[in-house]
Amino acid sequence: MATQHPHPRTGYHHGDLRTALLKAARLELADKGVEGFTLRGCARRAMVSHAAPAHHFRDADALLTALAAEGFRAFLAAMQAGRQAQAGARAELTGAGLGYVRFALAEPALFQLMFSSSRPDFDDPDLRQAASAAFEDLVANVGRIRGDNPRASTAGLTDVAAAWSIVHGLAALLLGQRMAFLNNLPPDERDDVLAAIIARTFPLREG
Amino acid sequence: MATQHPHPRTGYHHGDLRTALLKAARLELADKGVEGFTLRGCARRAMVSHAAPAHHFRDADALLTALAAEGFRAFLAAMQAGRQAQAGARAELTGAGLGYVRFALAEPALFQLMFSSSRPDFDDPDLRQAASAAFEDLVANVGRIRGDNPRASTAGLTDVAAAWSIVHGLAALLLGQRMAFLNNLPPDERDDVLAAIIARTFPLREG
DNA sequence: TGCGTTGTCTTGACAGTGTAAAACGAATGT
DNA sequence: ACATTCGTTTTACACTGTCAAGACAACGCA
Repeated sequence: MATQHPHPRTGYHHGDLRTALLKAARLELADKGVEGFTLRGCARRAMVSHAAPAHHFRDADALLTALAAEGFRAFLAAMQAGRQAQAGARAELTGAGLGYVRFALAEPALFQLMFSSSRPDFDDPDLRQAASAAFEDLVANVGRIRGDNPRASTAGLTDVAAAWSIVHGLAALLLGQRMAFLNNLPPDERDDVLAAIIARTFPLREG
Repeated sequence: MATQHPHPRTGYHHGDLRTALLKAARLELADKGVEGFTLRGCARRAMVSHAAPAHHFRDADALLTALAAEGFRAFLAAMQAGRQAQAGARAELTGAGLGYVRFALAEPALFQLMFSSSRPDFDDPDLRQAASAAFEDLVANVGRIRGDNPRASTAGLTDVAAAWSIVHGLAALLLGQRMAFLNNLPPDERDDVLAAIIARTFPLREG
């Protein structure tokens, strides 16, 4: 048999194959992309048989769902990091936006899984919660500029939609390499342009 | 060339299998989605053997590439239709933006193929040309507002990036059903909100 | 007309995939 | 010590994309 026996020593695999699979899946996703992602590939990376994952994840989509949930948590952290590097409501919003874009560029496949794949199951409570938490952060950032709860008014919701859209659009288009002049900018200069674009969402309505 | 009649009972199965396959592929894409798209499924829809497509498209990705190119042409038409329903540079831009979003909502799988799949080959001349044409239209719309060629300055390019980003972000997020309050609006009211958001890209700099 | 060539399609095969069922062995409880 | 349970492997099946051989229609040219 060509396939060498997975595991060196005694006992069950790691004791925790589930997290080992998640780790393997993150690698698989990062270098094969969403469309090249393979459950069997994950199993190989974790050095277990191709059917081993079944015990921990109902099917391939369930593994991707768990991965997407992890992704949203990292995504939220990236936005928070971007925000905390700034001071003042407006600067904080653009900081969070930069975090958003940086995350997308750093983990393109994960970002694609989270935002433009139909494979993750958004009815899954964990994923739903993780995605909502990220959204909450965005709403809170907008609320800090508006000085109210954006949910309370159509104008508030419109602000949220505008801010989210522009940042998401930037991220998606940068990922698709379809804005050459932006993709080719040196990172720091690029960030300046991005910040300028993001800032536009709130045309000097108030300080 | 001899068989131009639609249904030659005898002879080759189709007079023009290539276009029949493209048509089949459009259906396959629309109801299976990018991630469920299958070359064999297309062949079945066209009622030919599973290997027949190989003569007309190098592989599955080549078929998707041709489909994406068709998509970009329809996409451009949708933007132009949206623009021509309006008068004045600003209204035209938001009209085109509405066309952009409407296209995405009308053909979600195609839109996903065009903007967030790695399967189409953007080095293909036809696809490249079709995608560029759509981009040109956008630049022209922005140029009409600015009264210059946006390519000539960083400010112009930034305007283009901002306009494109916000509209693309809106489309992508609406597709992902992740802005419930927008998704649940009645279409006409939704369009008003979208127009308001799109209009923000150009904060009252000039009429 | 006949014949060779080309182009179109079918058949069959292969490796790879996801997933279900069954077999097997380690870990655990009593 | 034994039975049970749980984690994993093995086996199997239907499906995919693609390749290699054919069968056969259409065309060019005698």
